[in-house]
Amino acid sequence: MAPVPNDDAPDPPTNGEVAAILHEIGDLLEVKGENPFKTVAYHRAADAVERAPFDVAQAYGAGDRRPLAGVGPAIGDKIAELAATGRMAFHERLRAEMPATLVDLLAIPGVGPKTVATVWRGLGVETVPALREAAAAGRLRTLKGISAATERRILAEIDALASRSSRMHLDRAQAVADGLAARLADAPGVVRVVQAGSLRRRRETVGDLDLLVETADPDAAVARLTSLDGVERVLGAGHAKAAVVLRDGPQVDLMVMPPGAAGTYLVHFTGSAAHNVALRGIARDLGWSLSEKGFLRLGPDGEPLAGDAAELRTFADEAAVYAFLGLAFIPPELREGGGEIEASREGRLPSLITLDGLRGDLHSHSDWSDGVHAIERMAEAARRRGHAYQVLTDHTQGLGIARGLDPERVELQRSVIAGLNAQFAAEDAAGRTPPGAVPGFRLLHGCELEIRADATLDYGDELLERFDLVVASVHVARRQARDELTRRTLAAIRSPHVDVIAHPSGRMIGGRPELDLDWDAVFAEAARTGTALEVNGSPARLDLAPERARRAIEAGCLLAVDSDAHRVEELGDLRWGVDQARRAWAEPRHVLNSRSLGELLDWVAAKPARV
DNA sequence: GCCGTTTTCGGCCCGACTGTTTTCAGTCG
Repeated sequence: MAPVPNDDAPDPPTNGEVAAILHEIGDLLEVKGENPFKTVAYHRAADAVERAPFDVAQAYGAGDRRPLAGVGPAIGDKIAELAATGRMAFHERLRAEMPATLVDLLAIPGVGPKTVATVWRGLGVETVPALREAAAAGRLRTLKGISAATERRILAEIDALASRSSRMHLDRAQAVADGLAARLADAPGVVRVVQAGSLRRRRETVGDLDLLVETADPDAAVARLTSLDGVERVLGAGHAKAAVVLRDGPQVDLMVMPPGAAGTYLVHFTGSAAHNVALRGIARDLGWSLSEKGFLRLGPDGEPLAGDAAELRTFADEAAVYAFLGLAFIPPELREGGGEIEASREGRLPSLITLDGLRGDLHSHSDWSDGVHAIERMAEAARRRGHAYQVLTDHTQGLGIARGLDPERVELQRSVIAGLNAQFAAEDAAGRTPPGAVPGFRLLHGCELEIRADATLDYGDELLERFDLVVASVHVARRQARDELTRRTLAAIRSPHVDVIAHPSGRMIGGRPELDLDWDAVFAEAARTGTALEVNGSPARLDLAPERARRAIEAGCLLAVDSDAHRVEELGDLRWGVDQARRAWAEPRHVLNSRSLGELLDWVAAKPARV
């Protein structure tokens, strides 16, 4: 998986690798019974590193201690040590004290650090298979605090773990949640069903689904969920919440909200944890304890007032909750503990891009290359979505596997597009603009230009110049060293005819890793030349990732939010791209295709002068 | 171990559910 080092210096660990080590330290400290706040600090630092928009080990190893919330001097030193020596003494010491495989046991639902410590100290169990064996042999029940019933449950959870599906892509999570919400909506007493959790924050992948039901009849809502067809087993069911596991699917958590008091429930169950913790801190400073149920007035002892003196404040909606805390409403996509609370307090929240704010789509394919549908169908479908323009960007000749177009077919395609645009104009003039479409729709002629392994481009300047818009991307020779990959991407950015870099990192979620690029260099050059960087809306790509896209915006780059549709149905993938752009704090002014057709074409025409 | 619109020291979010229990600990979100 990791690229082969091209000299004797080891590659610095990636953010993912550093995060994995920090998480393991946090887990081991938990099992060890260390101060819980310390263990949380390691997990928080791990999350911060994982989401960092730069390579943390590389920077820290080089003495560049860029601030990262949650990573202080002690953990910062350990990361620098890891980068410099390839080792982290503290980590190795912990691994010497207890087997690292103990952390695997924490993945078993219902098994926490205390249980892990109990089975390890009591039975010498170090691995999941050993735990399974001990449970099957009836040895767990000999331990204090573990009954025969618990032993059976642990055994069942271990067996279920093997078939547990991993995190879902956003589009699948949305489809499953929509289905469940519809089936809960007509349970007796239900006012509304809200999809919360990471799905509402539009995270790129979703593990569990969180459904909030505002209802006067909690038991009916819980009963409806637990009895739904498709529920494999019920993990728990009370009067306020329930949890089930779906067959071939995720865990679903349902929470009940009392009518008229949903505000704090929505905030609490939308998260993230970091966001909620920060809000509770603010509430505490104001003299209130915040939970999903509402705000409880604190007494002089710092505890909520009880009995007759108790005072509970609830709110019908989230905006009122934020206002009570002295904050402007924070869109769910921003609730990640990434500076949104400070921005809200200071009135600096962005006016996020919306799907309606896009005037067109700069990246799509037809059956001329690797798409499924004909140009005519793709164009008509894009037109009926109400777009002002759609750019057809079939692959270029070098990408043989996608049947890339040679120059001759490009000329042919240009005439087909001209014919379609003439037809659209004639329909508009005759007052026969189809439903959903706006008059003046233009199908633009572009290409998805292959950036070759040797950093040359797949078409010459004289051909490139004749396209309305060019998106360029890397598909081949992905495993080159960082210098090579960066040089190729920069070469495309510096071309007078390349307008957008498509899926710049090349990642596939749960599949291919990111290209190893010098992102600071890419962002700087894209900003200088006014070359847009794509947020690709294909649910398996979502590339740039939001953290990188946010960093690109901060570096002065323009984004493009595209569908990369290969069939008419995928034109709607634009929505997932918008979600990620919002998570990147993107406003309309940061997004190229929020511009009108005329503005877009002017911007393209000005590229040669910018390089 | 981190961090500062009371703090560079002393805090660090909160409640539901479950199970093994006679009043609470562990886990989870």
